[in-house]
Amino acid sequence: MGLKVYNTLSKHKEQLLSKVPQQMKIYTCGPTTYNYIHLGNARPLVIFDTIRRYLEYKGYRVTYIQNFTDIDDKIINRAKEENMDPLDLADKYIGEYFRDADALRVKRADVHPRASEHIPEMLEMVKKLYEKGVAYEEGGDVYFSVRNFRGYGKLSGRSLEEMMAGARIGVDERKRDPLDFVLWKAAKPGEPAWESPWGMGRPGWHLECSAMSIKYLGFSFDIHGGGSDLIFPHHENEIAQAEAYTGSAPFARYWIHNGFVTVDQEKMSKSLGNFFIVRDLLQEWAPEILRFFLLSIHYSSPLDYGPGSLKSARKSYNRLANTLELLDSITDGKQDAAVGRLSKEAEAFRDRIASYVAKFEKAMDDDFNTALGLAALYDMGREINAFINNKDFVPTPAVIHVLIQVRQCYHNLLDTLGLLPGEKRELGPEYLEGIREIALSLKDRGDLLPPSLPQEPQEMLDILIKVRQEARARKDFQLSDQLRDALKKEGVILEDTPRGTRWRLV
RNA sequence: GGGCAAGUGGCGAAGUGGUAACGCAGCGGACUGCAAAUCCGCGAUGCACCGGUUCAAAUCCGGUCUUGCCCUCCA
Repeated sequence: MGLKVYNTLSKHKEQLLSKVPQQMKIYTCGPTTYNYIHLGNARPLVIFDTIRRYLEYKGYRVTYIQNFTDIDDKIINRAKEENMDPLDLADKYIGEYFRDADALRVKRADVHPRASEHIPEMLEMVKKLYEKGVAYEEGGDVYFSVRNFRGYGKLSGRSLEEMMAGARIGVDERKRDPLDFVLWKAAKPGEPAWESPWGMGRPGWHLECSAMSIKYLGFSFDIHGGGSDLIFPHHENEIAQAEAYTGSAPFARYWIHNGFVTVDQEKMSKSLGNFFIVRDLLQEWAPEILRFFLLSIHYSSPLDYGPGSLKSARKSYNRLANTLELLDSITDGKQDAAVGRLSKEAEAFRDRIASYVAKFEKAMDDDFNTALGLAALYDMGREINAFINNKDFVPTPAVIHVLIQVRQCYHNLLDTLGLLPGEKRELGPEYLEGIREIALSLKDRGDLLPPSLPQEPQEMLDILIKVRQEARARKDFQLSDQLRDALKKEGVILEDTPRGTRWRLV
């Protein structure tokens, strides 16, 4: 037993052992905040949030840090277009980021450090690297010299020679080697800038993650995560800076990288224009469904987004949610009194549930295999549905006792994946008119309706459901079917269960 | 050109040596007044292709083809 994880640094699946027992220190690269996030940006958020939740489930005390890049060319350019201060623009989109991330049930990090608030820490690193002779200055810019850092390329699995050979043309002439990267950039007019020994300027992109992760987690923390497009050069450079700075290794002990979201097999990205904004998707799809979709395959595989994928995800997810609803309907308001003996069947049921919990944990222990973990939940759900819907089901106190425990457990596993159903979608005011029309069509059917109709869509619907119940009791199936069909056209689906009629929105 | 992944039923996707999970879609049945939900059953004689190792391979080795990502800002 024990956790295993694929470590990009070693290119192997390894035992995941935290530096300090029962504590896990995690850093992930957060977004550059100049725009709304798209589905591809959302994937690492949800994945690393799930990893964090699972580690907490396993009893780890997790310290989770995720940065915001709020100094960057893209932000500066965008700010110019909108005639805004770059830092204000970044601040605005950090707010928008939280709206989407919160909706997707991504728990807030312990600290969300911003580059702009850690200039002194970064300058401190640049100075030390400069003193050590690993960095050099050229016209106000400071570069990191990759030749002076042994081990450059160890994360991305390339030798310096290979990379030099493949280096693109158009190399900046101020660099001594094409792969050298900027630590500190001389300021251009109108850009945010800070004082430094080399004049006014701003930090290079890679520097912030090294400086901030070390500040909040200490050198040699447990897990560093991000999208696999960050392996080179971003993470490679983070390692180079941090390890040259401290003169020790490793900067981070395990590197975890997620695969991309693709559209028609092509990477979803802003430059290709094939991206879907999370905010837009949330107009049509419940956040749990987006999250479910993102967790439906292993984190390291590419995830293809197509027209049918969220529809299928919704069906699958509803299956899981239905089981929880069923459990709730049986256990809600029931006293948990462990009295009476359990039947053989109920005992066997309880044991099978336990075996599926073990299956879930085994799946998640093995490199956070959420796809396999979900399969365990389906198995568990089928077991629960069958047990409760069985003709011979009798909710004795002893059975209720077991079901309360099972509910707790099932609930807990869904929560570990961040997949608890949200509040039932409300019947918005936009439904009132349609439902009212249906009610009014019954005017000539005698005393089916109360004298005055309510103005609340929910109350309106309740009346129709009651009318239909009465019709069914009289075996007036023509009317009851007519009502159900009419409501379906308005987007309200009715389902008759042994415990009454329930409704849901399409 | 170099580096890294991947190719499994109609679709999505697990499975890294012992004979193909799971979900969606489909079909048959049970339940239901009918639906829905739910349950049961059916579906790859085969895991890109060729060759090899082995008592045994989707799983290991070699080769071929195809696809994606990285080598430039990018989750």
